[in-house]
Amino acid sequence: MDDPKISQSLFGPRVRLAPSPTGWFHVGNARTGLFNYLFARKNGGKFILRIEDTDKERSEKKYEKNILDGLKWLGIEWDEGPETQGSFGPYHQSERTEIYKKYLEQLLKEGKAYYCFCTPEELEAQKADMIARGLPPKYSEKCRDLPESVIKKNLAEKKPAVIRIKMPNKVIKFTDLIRGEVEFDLNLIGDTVIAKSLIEPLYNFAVVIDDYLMKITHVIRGEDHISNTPKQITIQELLGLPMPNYAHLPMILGPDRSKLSSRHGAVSLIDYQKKGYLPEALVNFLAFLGWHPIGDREIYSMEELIELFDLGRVQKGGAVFNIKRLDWFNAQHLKSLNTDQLFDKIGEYIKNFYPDSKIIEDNSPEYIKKIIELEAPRLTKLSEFIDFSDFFFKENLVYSKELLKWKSMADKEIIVSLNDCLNILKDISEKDFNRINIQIKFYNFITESDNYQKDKGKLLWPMRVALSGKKASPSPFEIAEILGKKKTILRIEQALNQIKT
RNA sequence: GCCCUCAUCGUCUAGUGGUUCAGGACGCCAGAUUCUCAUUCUGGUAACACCGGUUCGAAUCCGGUUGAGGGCACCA
Repeated sequence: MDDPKISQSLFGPRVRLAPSPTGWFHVGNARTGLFNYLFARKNGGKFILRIEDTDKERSEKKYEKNILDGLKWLGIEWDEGPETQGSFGPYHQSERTEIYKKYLEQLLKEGKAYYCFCTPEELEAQKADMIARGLPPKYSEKCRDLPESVIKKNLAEKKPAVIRIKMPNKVIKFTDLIRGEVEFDLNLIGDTVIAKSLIEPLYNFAVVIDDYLMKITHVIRGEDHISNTPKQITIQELLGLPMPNYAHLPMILGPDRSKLSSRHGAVSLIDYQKKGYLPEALVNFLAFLGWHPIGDREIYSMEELIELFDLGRVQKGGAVFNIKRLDWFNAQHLKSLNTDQLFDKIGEYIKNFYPDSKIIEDNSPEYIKKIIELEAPRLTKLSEFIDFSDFFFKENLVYSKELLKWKSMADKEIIVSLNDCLNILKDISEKDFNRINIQIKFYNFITESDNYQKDKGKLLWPMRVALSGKKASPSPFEIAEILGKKKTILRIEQALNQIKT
């Protein structure tokens, strides 16, 4: 058995993320993973990814892939785990049953654990009774001291059995790196089931063995695990294993302040990718959910977060997941991208989620980049690019003619206005057809007209709608430049036709 | 019911006994720029759950109350 102090100096802190593939990898797990990762990187340690799939019924491969994909997408890399080489594998608990079996047998042999033959119905009735009497629900310890002969006989008869540990009567104390001293009275817990059989260990048992064998020094997990900690410490004590450091992160809550779950809407990380969020924005946002560095700055890259991360500054109370704030983080990270970077991101996004779209194939990169440049300040999510800029890629726009009307303009006025636009535009040469020139020509025209001078909207609104088909868009001059003279004129003529019919 | 944990603006948070009638950010509202939307800029809104105690002095320390969350599996 290695001295834990030696292993620590050899490896630095070793943290582990131990998700179970029983559901989609959601933001709560992602944040736990992120904090583990930040802590390990900050302190020069190792980050181990272990798949907790002791429950064969509920664990599925597709969920496991979802976990791996989500982590990769966020840029969280594990030093050891699935898909990597390492000396502490296998990294699936389902492949470690032989290892657990050894420890289970040891506990049984030493009389620290025992077979229990009580039926689930029996247990259920006991529990209900204890709650009714205002007592903490606790196993009766009926099978604790069964004679050897009875155990042998029951086992031989293949009577259903589970393995329980003998919980000592004492108070377990441990120091949580975030919360400080935490105490639990084991009297209230009772003899916990640690395995369904020698080859079917349960979570609380398996993690203890794994944390030990993988030389884990820091266990950073959600607060929902805090009440599992005394059970795990007891198992460590029974086996004579060292205790790692524990840190329990505050919960991520939904708007109703209950634990974030699927009923709060999108929870899978991949859903956020689909919605057009940037991984770096999600990382930034998640890092700030329950943690805050010194100072007022809010936008950070992963590298900077690693540099700044400090478990001591983790919040104790739960944090509500606020999508508006995520949107802001996303917009900020989007703004830090230049046009080429945005072009790549948008291209990739369309390829992934709109495989039928031909926008990228059918247009030159230069054309798309011009549009991106124009729409960039309006973008909160990548997905919005498609909605905002569709009119650049369509031959014919569909909009109601009512939209062409600025305030209370009559149809006649709109026709006059659009014809004025046409005349100005036709006067500009192909070569000079850029936003600056167009704007100068229009503003000159407006200065000469009392009607338009009073309200520029009478001239510019119908034009902009004719070009975009939208009530909200970039300025008509900018659109005109990108569309080019021919298309610009065509669209205004189309608007005229529409209003006349 | 029992156990554990937590408690500053609507939300994320700064604050570890005095320089804070509490700072930043999101949101919201108003204004400037503007044909629209967005960006940008300026301003505003809004909090120490409550009650006691310790102290010259408390958001900060202690006790209680209340509230919230989590756990109480042959799930993880």
